[in-house]
Amino acid sequence: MDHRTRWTTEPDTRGAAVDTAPAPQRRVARPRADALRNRERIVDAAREMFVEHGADVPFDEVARRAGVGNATVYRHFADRAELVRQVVLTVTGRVADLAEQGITTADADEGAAFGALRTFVHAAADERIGAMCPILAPDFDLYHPDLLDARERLEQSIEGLMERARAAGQLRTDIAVGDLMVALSQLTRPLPGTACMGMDSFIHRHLQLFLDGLMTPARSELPGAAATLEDLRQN
Amino acid sequence: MDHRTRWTTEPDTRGAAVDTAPAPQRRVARPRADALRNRERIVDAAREMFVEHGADVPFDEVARRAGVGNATVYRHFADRAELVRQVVLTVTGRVADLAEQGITTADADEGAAFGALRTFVHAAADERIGAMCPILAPDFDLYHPDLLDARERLEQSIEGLMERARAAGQLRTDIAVGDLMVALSQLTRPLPGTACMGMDSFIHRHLQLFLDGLMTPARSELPGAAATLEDLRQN
Amino acid sequence: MDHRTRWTTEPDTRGAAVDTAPAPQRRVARPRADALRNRERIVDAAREMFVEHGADVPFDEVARRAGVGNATVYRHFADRAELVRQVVLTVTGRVADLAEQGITTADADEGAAFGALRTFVHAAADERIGAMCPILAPDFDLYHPDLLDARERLEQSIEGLMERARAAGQLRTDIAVGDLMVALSQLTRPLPGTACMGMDSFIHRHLQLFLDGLMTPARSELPGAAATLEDLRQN
Amino acid sequence: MDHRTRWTTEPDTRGAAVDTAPAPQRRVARPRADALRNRERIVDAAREMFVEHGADVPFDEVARRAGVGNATVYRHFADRAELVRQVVLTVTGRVADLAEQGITTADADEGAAFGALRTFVHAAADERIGAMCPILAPDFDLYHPDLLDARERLEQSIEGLMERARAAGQLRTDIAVGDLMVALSQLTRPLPGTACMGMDSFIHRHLQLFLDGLMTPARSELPGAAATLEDLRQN
DNA sequence: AATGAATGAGGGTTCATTCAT
DNA sequence: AATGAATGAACCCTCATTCAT
Repeated sequence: MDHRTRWTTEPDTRGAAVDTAPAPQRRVARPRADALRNRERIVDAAREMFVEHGADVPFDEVARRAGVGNATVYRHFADRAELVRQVVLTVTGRVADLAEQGITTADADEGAAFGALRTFVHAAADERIGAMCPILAPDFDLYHPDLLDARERLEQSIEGLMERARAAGQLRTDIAVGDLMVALSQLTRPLPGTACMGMDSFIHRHLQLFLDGLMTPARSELPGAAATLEDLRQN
Repeated sequence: MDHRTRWTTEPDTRGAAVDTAPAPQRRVARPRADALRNRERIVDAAREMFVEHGADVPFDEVARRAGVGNATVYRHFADRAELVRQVVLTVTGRVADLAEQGITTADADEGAAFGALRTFVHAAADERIGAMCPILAPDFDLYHPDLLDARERLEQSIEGLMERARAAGQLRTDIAVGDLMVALSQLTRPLPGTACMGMDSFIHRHLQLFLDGLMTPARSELPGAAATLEDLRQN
Repeated sequence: MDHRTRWTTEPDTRGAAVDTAPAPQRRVARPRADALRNRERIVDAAREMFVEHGADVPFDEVARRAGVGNATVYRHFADRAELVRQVVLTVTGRVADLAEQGITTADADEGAAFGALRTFVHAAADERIGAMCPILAPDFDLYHPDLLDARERLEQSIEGLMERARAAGQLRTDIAVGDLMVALSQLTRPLPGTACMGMDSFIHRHLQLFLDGLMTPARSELPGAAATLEDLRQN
Repeated sequence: MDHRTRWTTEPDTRGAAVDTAPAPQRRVARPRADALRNRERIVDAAREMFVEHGADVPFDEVARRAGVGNATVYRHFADRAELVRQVVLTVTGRVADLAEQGITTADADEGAAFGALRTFVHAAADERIGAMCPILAPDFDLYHPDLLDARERLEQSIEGLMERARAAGQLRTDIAVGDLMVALSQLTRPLPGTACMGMDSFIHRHLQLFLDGLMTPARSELPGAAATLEDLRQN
């Protein structure tokens, strides 16, 4: 007995037949402009707050920050999981964009492959990749349909970027995309208090050090095995 | 990875060895043996739970795990801050022990200095250094009197260990003790869900990579400036 | 058991048959055809849902079932009370129709008087008399002007039907119309969960037993006093 | 990660070993007197309110009426289902007592069998059998272990009582225990508003009429089939 | 000293109602 | 006239903290 209407999941096309606009090719009901704006503001607010306070910020706070009532958040996102998913989706897309740009750079100049990887990592940190931290939580549905494509694209692009660097002989061969993503997530994870955002510069220092450790020649033997993101969730 | 072994070295229990016979010459009230035992069990339980679930676990849960009533926790620790402080104090002492052991090793063989640093980092991770994560929170009183000595000792010992490696020409010179501690905290921080504790092996992979990045020769230039722990809190 | 058959007898739709051509001679604003249709659909939906889920179904749910937006419900009915009143009005009319049919039958054959009462009771149950349950709530305005006529007619007709049976010596004389209506309401009241609608057959069993108890000769002495519907509300 | 301790479901026997009382035969921790008192007050309050307002009264109201804080209700009853179950359990027990008393009466004098049934029905109504209405809701676990015995006893005793009346030739043979219980529930169901409690006398009138319908000789043929309570839940 | 119980405040979620398109 | 969106109040439930035994 779900009585909420969310245009994203089940667009209500009831009134679509009376659409008087001269563009009859559109089938789906067009959401209102202000609703769209609100939706975006909520996701944006949530993303910022995830980075600062982690994924379990009070919903009311997100609403306040987005400048809407609390119930509006629920109109757009059935539950916390859905909001988290949208935030992750957004960030995933942006980061994938960055990785693809890196691939372009690497393809243009093989010698720049590892440099492109570096650039990507730092840019991803700036792009709030830390807001993706909920994907590590055990109750996050990593295989949700809405996420599959974006995640696939992200993994492909990062893998591609790493492959370029590996092919150029610049990236050690005993690490996989999962290693990079987890370490990146961990090192950029939101700190408990907003006051510490001054750590941004720290984060980049440590990312830089970690990247140095990824270069060839490998300076140590790694324990465990290289892994993809899925491996993490096999429990 | 047994963390219950060095119970007796805790500062709180100093003097506990005295028997229970009436000793009227001492002024301070002698705590009952079972009270002391309870106190230890509470700190122990809290430390484990901080690692697994973060610092905001329900107090009742800590009490249950410690096998005491909830009110007993409040009898021993006025508030959450005090319990957190005690946990941090305990872990700080243990990790400082590890660092001092490393110094001994390094002093015995200069060529082993960086190796001693490696050993220390991995051992600290096993020693639940992740339970120290609350020190990153803005409402944690880093300068509390009870903590000063232990923190001083920890910083001194890590600094000493790094200095040995630096002197041996094995550790890059553009990083300071704060860098190591923050990155170590971040990379070993508790994951939101206990289910993911299978990541332990991952953690060691990434620590290893990070350590590789610390070696000489430096493979990149670091942004920002080397910093101590205090720097983090200057906001 | 089709309850959509007698739509056209509803008071609200009187005059709806007039065409849509401009008819300036009438003073009252002529409601648009689609508005009327919506109004009917809302009342219809609400009636069904009252029977299934009780009178406190979410308004949005009623709107959805009626195929209109939620605000449209408020356009037609200022508040929940008004919607409830319309539903009761509708059902009252239908049940009164049934009672009058019963009177006709009874008048044709005195011996069939009690049988006509039986038929009426079962038909009323099928006619969703359960949707009238809100009249038992203390905040229902039993004396609302819109309701007076219909209620009068209903009471008159049931009273008439009972009088026939009483005159035929088939109905015990110590019960009044209020007894019948309340027991009928109670025995057919909606069950908390829609899943139990399979009880329909049960309802008829129990109505039948109750009717048996109404026959002469009376098999017991009744406590309290025979009462009309108003008596119930005297508190 | 259930962190509540409820003595009913999992009595905490942790401290039982230090029981210094001279009655070592008790194993389970004895609940505090005031806690027991509160528990009873909550159940009592809930029972009254179920009768008056149905099973979905605000928990805070129940707490207020019981004179305790809202969280205390949750300490004693994990969720609403558990509170409802306890209320049902209590009422079931009382009503079963009544039925067994009726059996005794009937056994003493066969001619009094139906009279005993009458007495039982009216007494059950006074005993707030209406508070059992939640058992009709589809989300009520009719087969919960805590309930099985009581329900068995109730059904057995009512069946026994009916059997006596049937054997005495006073009760029609085409009805079963389910018929009686459902009709009894329906006719005594809580009315939406407390104001209507003046209906008590009405309820007894209608029960009386219904009972009259149960007597031999049967005055009509019943539709459907006699059924037990379980039949209702087969959907 | 230790405990179980009680409490009130706060976050999550739903829903009747109002607003803007 | 009709609609989708927004809102705040109410309820549910949890948990840090205090109280009584």
